Amino acid sequence: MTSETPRLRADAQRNVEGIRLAALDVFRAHGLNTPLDAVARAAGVSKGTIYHRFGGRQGLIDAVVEELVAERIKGIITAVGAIDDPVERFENYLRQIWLLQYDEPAANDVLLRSMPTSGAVNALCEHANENAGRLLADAQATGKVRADLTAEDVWLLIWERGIIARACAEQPRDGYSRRSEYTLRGLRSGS
Amino acid sequence: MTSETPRLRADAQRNVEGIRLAALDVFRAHGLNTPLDAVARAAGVSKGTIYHRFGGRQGLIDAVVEELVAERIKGIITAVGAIDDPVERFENYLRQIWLLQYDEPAANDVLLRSMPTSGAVNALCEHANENAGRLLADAQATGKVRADLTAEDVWLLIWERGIIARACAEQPRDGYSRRSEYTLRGLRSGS
DNA sequence: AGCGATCTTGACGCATGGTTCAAGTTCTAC
DNA sequence: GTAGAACTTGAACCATGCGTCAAGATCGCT
Repeated sequence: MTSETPRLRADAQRNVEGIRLAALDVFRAHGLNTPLDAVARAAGVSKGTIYHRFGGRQGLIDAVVEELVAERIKGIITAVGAIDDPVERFENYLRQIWLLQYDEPAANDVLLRSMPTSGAVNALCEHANENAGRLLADAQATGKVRADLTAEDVWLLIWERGIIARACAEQPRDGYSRRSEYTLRGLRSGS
Repeated sequence: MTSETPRLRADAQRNVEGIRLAALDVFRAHGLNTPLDAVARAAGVSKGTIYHRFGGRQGLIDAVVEELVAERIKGIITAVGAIDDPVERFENYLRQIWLLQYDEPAANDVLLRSMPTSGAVNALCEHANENAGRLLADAQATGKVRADLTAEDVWLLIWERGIIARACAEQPRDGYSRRSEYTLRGLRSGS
């Protein structure tokens, strides 16, 4: 029960942990596509070790993505869930997700499905999308949000903002979010 | 007066023309960052010849960009200039530019200033921006377009759509333009 | 026709980054 | 203490694409 696999040697175990920590740092700062060399260097091991222990980028991501972004996304879902007004709730959800995409390249990569073959990443992304779908329906029920908006539209709006956030690089955060706001206004009903 | 430089040999002249034509085709289809190998292959010459005749990507672009996109941009400016209502004029300008960005990767590259060191590209981009500034001012004078919108905002909105268009790849055109419309609505005054 | 100037070629070196694996190192059970 | 399994390394391979240049091909003038 304690450990199914034959147990790692002490040095290997140390390395696995070191690599995980390094990956958390490096991915957090530069996204899930950072060269594995960078992770290896940060962990003080060689590239080969990462391939050995995690099987490649995908495995490494699977091993850290939960700790890397799940908290953030769930935090937003929870925080926004406390808002009473459905329109406010929906709009704030988008605002926060969009800012998260700007602030955290790794979270952005998850929401953009950069690693479409990773189960862990997809699960997180699905989770976010389901929530968005619910919030959208509630908001539309008030009549204050355009009725022709679909759940897929919302996902694509998040995708679009993510693509922009990724390209933003050195552009100011408030400009980014001001322009996000224009899109948000366009989602409301009327004229 | 007929020709300052010592005149090219006939075969060289043929190649210059062939390369220009090939570049028009290839750039039109895949944007200004297409590997020069592709242009060379399309022209039936080798990479080296392009470097020889045009000095590299930049020179080649300078030699074709005018023919490649000036027409399109000027066409939009003219067409839109015929609209009476300033708001309509402004909004249609954005609509058309945004579609151009989706339809023509090369025009998109110009508007995104992909080649910041190319005078020819910059001139075209400037020209478009000046026009947008004028249209914005007129539209704002009616009070129907948000007063806090600046010319730089408009440029950045074009930049954002361009980044998205570039990433769109296999996404449907009408989804892209529907979402553009949301942003457009958000630019109007009110609420 | 032949010579020299002009022109083209394609293989080379550069850099990035993923992925593999033979060889060498370190651990640990005995 | 040591044998041998477990582990790590780093250089080698791949692929992409830019930019260069010595060698060879072609043109066109005489």
